[in-house]
Amino acid sequence: MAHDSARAERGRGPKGALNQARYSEIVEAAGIEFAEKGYQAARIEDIAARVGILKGSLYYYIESKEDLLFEIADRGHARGLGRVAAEEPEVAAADAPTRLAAFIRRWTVMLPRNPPYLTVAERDIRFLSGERYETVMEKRVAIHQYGRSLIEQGIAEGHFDPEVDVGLATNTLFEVLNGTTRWFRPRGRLQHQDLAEWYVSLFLGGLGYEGPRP
Amino acid sequence: MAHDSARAERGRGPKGALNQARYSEIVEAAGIEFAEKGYQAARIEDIAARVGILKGSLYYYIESKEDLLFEIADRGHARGLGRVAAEEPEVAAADAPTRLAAFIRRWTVMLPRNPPYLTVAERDIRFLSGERYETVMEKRVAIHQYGRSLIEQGIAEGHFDPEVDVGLATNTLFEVLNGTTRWFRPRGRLQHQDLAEWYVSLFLGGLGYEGPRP
Amino acid sequence: MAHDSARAERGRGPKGALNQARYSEIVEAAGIEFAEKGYQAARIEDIAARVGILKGSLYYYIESKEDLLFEIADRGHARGLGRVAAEEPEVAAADAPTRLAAFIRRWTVMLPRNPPYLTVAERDIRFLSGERYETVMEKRVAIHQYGRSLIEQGIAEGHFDPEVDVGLATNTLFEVLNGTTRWFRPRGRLQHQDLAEWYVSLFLGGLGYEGPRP
Amino acid sequence: MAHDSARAERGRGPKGALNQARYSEIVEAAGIEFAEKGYQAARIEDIAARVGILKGSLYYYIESKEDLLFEIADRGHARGLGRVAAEEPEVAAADAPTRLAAFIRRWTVMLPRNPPYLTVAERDIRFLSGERYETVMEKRVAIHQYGRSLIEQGIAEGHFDPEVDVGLATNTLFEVLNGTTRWFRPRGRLQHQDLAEWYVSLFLGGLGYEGPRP
DNA sequence: AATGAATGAGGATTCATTCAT
DNA sequence: AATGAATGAATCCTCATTCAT
Repeated sequence: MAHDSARAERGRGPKGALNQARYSEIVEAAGIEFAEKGYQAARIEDIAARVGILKGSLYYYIESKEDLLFEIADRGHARGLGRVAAEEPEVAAADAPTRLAAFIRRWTVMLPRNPPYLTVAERDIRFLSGERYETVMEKRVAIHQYGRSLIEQGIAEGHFDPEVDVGLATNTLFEVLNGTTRWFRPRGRLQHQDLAEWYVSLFLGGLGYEGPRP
Repeated sequence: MAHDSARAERGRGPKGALNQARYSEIVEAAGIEFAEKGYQAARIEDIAARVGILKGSLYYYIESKEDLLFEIADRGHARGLGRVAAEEPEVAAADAPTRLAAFIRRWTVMLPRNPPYLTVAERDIRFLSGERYETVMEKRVAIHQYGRSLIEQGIAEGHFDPEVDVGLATNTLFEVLNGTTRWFRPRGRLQHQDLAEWYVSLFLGGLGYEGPRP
Repeated sequence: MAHDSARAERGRGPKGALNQARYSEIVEAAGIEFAEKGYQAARIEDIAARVGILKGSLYYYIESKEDLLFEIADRGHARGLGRVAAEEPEVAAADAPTRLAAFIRRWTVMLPRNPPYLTVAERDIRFLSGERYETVMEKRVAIHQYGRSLIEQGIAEGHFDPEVDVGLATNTLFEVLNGTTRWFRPRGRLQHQDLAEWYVSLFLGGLGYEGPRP
Repeated sequence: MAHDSARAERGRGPKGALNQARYSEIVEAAGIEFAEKGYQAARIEDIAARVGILKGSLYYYIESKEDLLFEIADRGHARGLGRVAAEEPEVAAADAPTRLAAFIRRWTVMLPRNPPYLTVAERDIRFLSGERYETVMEKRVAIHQYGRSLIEQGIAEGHFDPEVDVGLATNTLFEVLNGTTRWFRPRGRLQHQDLAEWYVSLFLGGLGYEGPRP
């Protein structure tokens, strides 16, 4: 009985309340494979092998390859939304440069913790079909919206150049932040924090902010 | 028979001295398909259909799907190198902010003329095998090298913030420039020139330049 | 361990002396699924779900999917033989038209009590392997033999048209009787009894019987 | 160009105007395999092998296994409709017994010419999805309608027993006619014509017709 | 130059079956 | 008795590639 309903929910996540740990392992493995080879080129067989099971066994946990893509893209975006929401109260009350800098730092430092998610989310999202694409895009829009609001606030405060097109700036901001995973590999003393500081300079300076770095 | 020798002659480009116009049509079609669907997901059959021939016929012009990818990626990068080299003498003699601004403008305005090339070049380049990957990467390195030299010059001149890590800045510069094709669609009064001006502000400001916009 | 010996004991029926009620539930569920989707298309998982257990658990009761098919086909035919044997003494002593009419009625009225069995038995019997196929066919032959003997008796008595090929007539008789389950669904005032009367008319009339309907 | 549109017609029949002979060979092979093993159990590979090509090559002619099922079921029913329409003018003007007898003969004699089609059409039609199922069912309904009209005419003329339920009789008629392919194999002197005569007797007699056999 | 036809190596997915717990 | 997890063989389908004409 308990199963019947669980099985019927052909929705998201592992079927029923199955071994969550194993399911997470699988999603993680898929994330790595997708990131390395791209969604299409990645083989179910390799994902399974990474977890130490056979490809057939994977289908105990998922219904299709696309399930994995969705899970990854959705988790990635959910984590992004989490970063947005993680703004501390005193920061939320601060001026736009402070808030933007804090956001850039929060976001950049999040990257190394789930590198595959964003690469995949950005590049392969279009292979999601219909409804699922929308689900992910909604989260993405919400995230963008937050970035945009910071820039608008800065312009309203007189901290940022009013000539700047807010849409262009927002898009560029996220292109830069998320594009990071495409090329940045920490090496030597250059860590994500350093990257974060550079991004802070780039955008505050680029937006015409002239005060002290927050 | 006649082909066989012609084929053997060149590992690259159209086999023998075949109809160049048709070959270009094919590469263009491939560019569009690759850009839309990604290299792996794009089908030879659809590329052929775009040109109005059958997939079998395509192999009169190419030896493998990868040929098309290489051609596109290589052309894209060659065009990029062309932009680098297109620096006018008086600009070449100017200070770094001026040269960087000019370069950003030259590059950004080039984008709409061959949209697919860069998307493909950036995203799918890793599907090139060995030698060809190197060939393309060489061009890419040369382009990056040019960008890097501008930033270094700016720092040396005291125009740019010496704290900036040149490598990070260069990578970000090209991420931003080339990432454009992933999201920017000219709409209404917002054209590539506007984008170029925003990028100029972003980088000059972001690098700490405080003079008048060149 | 305890099972292993129990299992080995019997090639057929529930393994060992297991819960018979549950076993019957399973066979019934299988009957429905096989009838609806056909033996091949039916899934062990769905059969299990119908009983409220998981597919793995089914194997506590059976050794293979074919076991279920055999059980169903065999039960169906056993029940058929039962109908044959259920001829009342006074009918057995009567003339062929009377006996045939009685048989048709007995058989037709049996159908609604176990609809899936015959559909499955007829259509999917060929998926039984070797020995089991023979076991079922023996029963079938015995049933056919009975039908055939009635027709032969009728011809000998001069009640049925002697021109009729007995084999054709027998086959047609059972095709008609068993084919019923493929299309007949009682609706409104039309019940299996009505069907039985029509079949009686059809065969008595079709065999050339001209006396009063028995 | 010519192809583009042909390819786009993802409808019925071979893609475009391809080698019709080969396509027919394939459909025929599929008919045999489906009839022998059932739609589900039949393997694309075996169908291909029967034609002497590899399974992959089959997909040059079809889009999916179901295409073959549809083609077979549809052809079978189309042929059936053809038999209906093949009523000669003088027969069409005759009384119901004459027309029914003629139809039974026409139909029965058609069977050996395409044995697989009907077996498959009857048994596996339910595996057709949606629209295609409807397409075939429409033809089937038209055929049944014709049979029904003959029986109704006979009752109206006073030739057939008015007590008979027309629906039951019609269904039985087609069950018998089409069920033939499930069991009848011509042997010795027993041919389809003999079968036809038996069926004529069965139904004329069974419907209560008492005149001379037409 | 182009086509029609075929190839064959994958790759995703399904599902009966097994088995330790 | 039943479960959860895994297996692995089978099967459909895709598609880059080949080649005689």
